[in-house]
Amino acid sequence: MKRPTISDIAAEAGVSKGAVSYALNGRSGVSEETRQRILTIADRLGYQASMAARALAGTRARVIGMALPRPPATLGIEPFYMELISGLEAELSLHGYGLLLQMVPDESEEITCYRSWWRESRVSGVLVCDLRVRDRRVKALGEVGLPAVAIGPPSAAGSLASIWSDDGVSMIEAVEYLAALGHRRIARIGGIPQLAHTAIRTDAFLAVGRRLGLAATIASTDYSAEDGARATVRLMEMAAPPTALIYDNDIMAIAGLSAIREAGLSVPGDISIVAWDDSPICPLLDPPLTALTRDIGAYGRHAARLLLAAVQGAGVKDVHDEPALLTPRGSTAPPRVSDETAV
Amino acid sequence: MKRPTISDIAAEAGVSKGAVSYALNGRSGVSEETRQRILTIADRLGYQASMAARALAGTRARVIGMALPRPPATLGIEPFYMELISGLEAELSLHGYGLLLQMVPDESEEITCYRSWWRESRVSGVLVCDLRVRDRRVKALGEVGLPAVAIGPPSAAGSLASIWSDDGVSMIEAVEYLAALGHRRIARIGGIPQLAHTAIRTDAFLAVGRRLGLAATIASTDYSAEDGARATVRLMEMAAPPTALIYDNDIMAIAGLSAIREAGLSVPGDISIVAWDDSPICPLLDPPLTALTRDIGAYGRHAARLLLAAVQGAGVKDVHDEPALLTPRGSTAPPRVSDETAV
DNA sequence: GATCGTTACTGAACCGAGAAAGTACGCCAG
DNA sequence: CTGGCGTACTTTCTCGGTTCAGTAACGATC
Repeated sequence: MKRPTISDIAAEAGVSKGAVSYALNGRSGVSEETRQRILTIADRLGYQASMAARALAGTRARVIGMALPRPPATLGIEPFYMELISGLEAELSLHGYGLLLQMVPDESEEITCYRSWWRESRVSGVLVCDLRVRDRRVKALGEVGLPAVAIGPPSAAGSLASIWSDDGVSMIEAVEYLAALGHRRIARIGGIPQLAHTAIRTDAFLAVGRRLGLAATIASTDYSAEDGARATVRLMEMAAPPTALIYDNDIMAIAGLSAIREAGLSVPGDISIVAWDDSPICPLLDPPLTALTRDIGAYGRHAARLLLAAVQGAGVKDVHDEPALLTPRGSTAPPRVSDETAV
Repeated sequence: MKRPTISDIAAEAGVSKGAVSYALNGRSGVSEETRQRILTIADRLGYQASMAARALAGTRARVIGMALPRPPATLGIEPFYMELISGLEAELSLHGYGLLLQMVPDESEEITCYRSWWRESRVSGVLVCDLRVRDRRVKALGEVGLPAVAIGPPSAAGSLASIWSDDGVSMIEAVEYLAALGHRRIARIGGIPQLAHTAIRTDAFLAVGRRLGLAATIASTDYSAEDGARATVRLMEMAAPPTALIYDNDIMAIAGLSAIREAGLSVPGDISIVAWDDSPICPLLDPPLTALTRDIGAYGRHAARLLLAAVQGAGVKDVHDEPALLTPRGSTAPPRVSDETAV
């Protein structure tokens, strides 16, 4: 099969290529009558402009690039990325944009990847995930001038526009909820400390802990199930162990649940647990996990809109999405009475 | 920043664009000395060929397209796709290929998507997932002549080369294992019946059930947690309910586990369960799920290799990957004695 | 009725590569 | 000394769009 080109249409309509281009792009320079004739022919021929030719001629390639941190044993399990991509893609394809995906092992490779994309004119913009506290990618993207939007707090996004939800208020909500149940010793099993949102959650956790006069402990992990379980065990071995745990993702919460049971304790009888980012699995577990829920798909859609605006050269400003809300389920309950007063 | 082109290199080396093109593509027509000089300059300038220009000139776009069925509430949870994409991408980026992702709501839209990709010269090949029993996509792809490789049984792939693992032998292994434990009434909670691999699993399930003289029941679902739970409840309400269940994915197995507990029964005491496709969550549950394990990443890598060969016009033949192997864990045990003899 | 402005186009250049055809030169054989 | 051939290039064309500089036709204006 041969694909129809702009010249085919021009020949059939008896006009020049230029006229066809004007007609198809809705620009002035052709009469309404001619435009309609050209559009009809284009439609009949099933014409679609070649992206390669279009990109070469200087118009945008209509592709958005996204580099994903290669699985630190977690990418595949957390539904976060798939849901994000799903929302992202829904909005992009609405505007005829494609999504180019690439897995990268580390930050340097990611920067190399962006440089390559730019030099090859592969993408018209990129979406940056997992902002770090001091993120080298921001500067690198600025240097090549590739339009970009970051997912994460504006404080870490530097010159890039960012889309974010306030993890601080969600953390406060979770801690206040646990405190209201009567918990006095709580711990946070956080993700990779270098990530900007991890830092924000940690700060909020410590601040609200101080305000409420709680014993607040923090453990850092790489988001993996193993690390989550290890951290849980360490916390349970403390002299005055926490009675409630807040995990930074659901896979660690599940691993933690399993570790707690192995230690002969029960959830929520002995220990309450909360997972960050609700997944369809959370309500199915025994007990169902109390979780911080947010609409990740919407997050992706908003990110796409912001990025498309940036690609089109519009001045874009940070977008603040809804924060995650607490969904209380069976994994949280008041602590045993003996624990209630001690700190 | 301006990106360096082939002309920049030509100017700097004092030769023509043509010579540079020969040198960079390792073709004859330039002296070894000139080639080295050109390569050095290209390297210093950080040159990479523009994909747009390359694609336009007829060489391949070095992009592989993949259309994903939009979440029937399951895409995000099952780690299958993410792991597949991860393996796929690892191999593709090794060869300088990108992966273009698109979510599609149904088969017609998917075909429309392929046609668009082809007309726009967006991709050099596509990977087709979730083969159906009679798959319209096979014919559509053949019509436009877009190189394609299917993931699924060759019987459904028609003219497309396919990469597959024999789900039949895995099913036989699982059923024989349950029969060896003493189960006589087993059920399969299958996925979408139209999918080719679902049909293969079902056929194998029934065949081995007959051979071993078991009461073998089948339920069909859309892979969602809700459907999995519903099917489980229906099966438990049978006059002579099954003592072992084989789920087509882990999310349904988890939902089933929850439904069984709600009915006041225990796993594996009253009912044994097996999940297809092991995920990092399976071993963490209580009890840990017995699962059919396979290396999905390798599956993706092999698919990528096959597709790259197809794109380069090599004659490709079907590739048979390792079948999933049973990983016995705590969710399977012999049935209660009272159940053992009855059929 | 000459001038101006607008509309509706045409023709050609251009983007950055690949590929084919053309050319200059050196070398060797007859 | 000429013809033929291979090497090492250069020139030119092409891919399929976009864009810009013309230009012909026409109506309005002074």
